[in-house]
Amino acid sequence: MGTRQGRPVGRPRGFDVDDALERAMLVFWEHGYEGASLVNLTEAMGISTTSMYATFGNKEELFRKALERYSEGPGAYVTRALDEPTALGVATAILAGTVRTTTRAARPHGCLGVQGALATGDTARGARDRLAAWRNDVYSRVRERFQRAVDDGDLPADTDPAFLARYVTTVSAGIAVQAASGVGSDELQEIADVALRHWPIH
Amino acid sequence: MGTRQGRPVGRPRGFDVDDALERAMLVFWEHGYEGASLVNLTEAMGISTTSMYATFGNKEELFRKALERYSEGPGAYVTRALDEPTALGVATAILAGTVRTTTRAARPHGCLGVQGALATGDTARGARDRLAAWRNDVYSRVRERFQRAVDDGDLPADTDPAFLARYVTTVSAGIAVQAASGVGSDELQEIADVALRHWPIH
DNA sequence: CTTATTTTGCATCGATCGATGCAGAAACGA
DNA sequence: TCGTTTCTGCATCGATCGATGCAAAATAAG
Repeated sequence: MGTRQGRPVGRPRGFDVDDALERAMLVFWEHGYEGASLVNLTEAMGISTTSMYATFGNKEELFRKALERYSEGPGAYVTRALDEPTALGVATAILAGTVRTTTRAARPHGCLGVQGALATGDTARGARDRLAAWRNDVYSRVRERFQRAVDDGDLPADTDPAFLARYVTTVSAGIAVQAASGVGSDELQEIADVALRHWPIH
Repeated sequence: MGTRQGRPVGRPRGFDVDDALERAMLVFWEHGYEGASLVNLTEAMGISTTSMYATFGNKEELFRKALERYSEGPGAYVTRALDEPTALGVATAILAGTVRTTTRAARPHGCLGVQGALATGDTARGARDRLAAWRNDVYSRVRERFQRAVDDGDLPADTDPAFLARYVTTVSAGIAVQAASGVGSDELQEIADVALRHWPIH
């Protein structure tokens, strides 16, 4: 092979792509897709619009990549939660993760997957649909995990995994809205606790 | 007194203010504050921008009045629910009202109070803060109603009315998000049912 | 009929929106 | 050094944003 790996041809980038994407994610998280202007984004990213378009494509693509980064960063608690040994552990971890992630002092309050683009104009339809699909993906993964718990006998045989997953994601979304409104983590963790007190819900 | 009541001086309006406000409310409900442009709004209202500004002030004032109308129309279930004789009746009516209002086929899905302006840019900060205050007002009224239930012996003396109100409004907000994502009323009503199955929550 | 008052239609404002064209700068291999 | 490739800085694009100025139109009062 030979000259694989190593600096690519051409002028090297003057900024770190991951850093810039992280900052863009924070802007989308705080202001939503429509509320985040290119000026907001590029100033936070520390780059020009030219560099942004050359690197990320356009605003919607930037949002898509920022959402990916959110899933792998602040939203990674979802995937980790699915590895909990019991269905109750999964539900508990998801709600605790939601509370923690939506109320961190140093981060925007709320959940990017909820407040990023809930109701939008026509130009933001792509971002809105993408976010709805993102939420549905979380729901589906939780549902499949609960189905496995039923199959394994961890949950009673008459449990409806879809309903249980809808319940958990609904409480999670509610917590995210409350966090966006400024409600604190202690109060929201109590909500999470009581929502699972009579688990398995049926 | 004499000539009170009767047509006001000047050229009469060529449109019905209530009709126009209703239509504006529907546009804000569907697209959110930022996603609803003046063109969207005035076309739906059937009037010119000149008439809109002369009658309602500006976009933010129009939103304020549309939110008022929402409270007295689709959102009136909250006030009605507070008149239920028991705390459980109040909670049940609020969640059932949320499900019904956020999933009507002929109306935008979701809740204007949630998706109208959850995360916004700087120019929509007024609308966002107003909506947060609106949600907080609902919470406060439910909390006061539950406090009364404690005082009356309808709820156990050791019940925390604030916590109970936060629980109900959190589930309500979660339902609103799910409805905005397209989840149907039957499934959401089941969520509402199970959320209150072990009432009073503690 | 005249005057006062209010609304409407039309044109348009400056600002901001997302997005590009282009030339120069900075790296590469030959 | 040269040619190639890629990225950056600057200027700017057309479209849309929310918002107004102004004169004609439509009513009531005198």
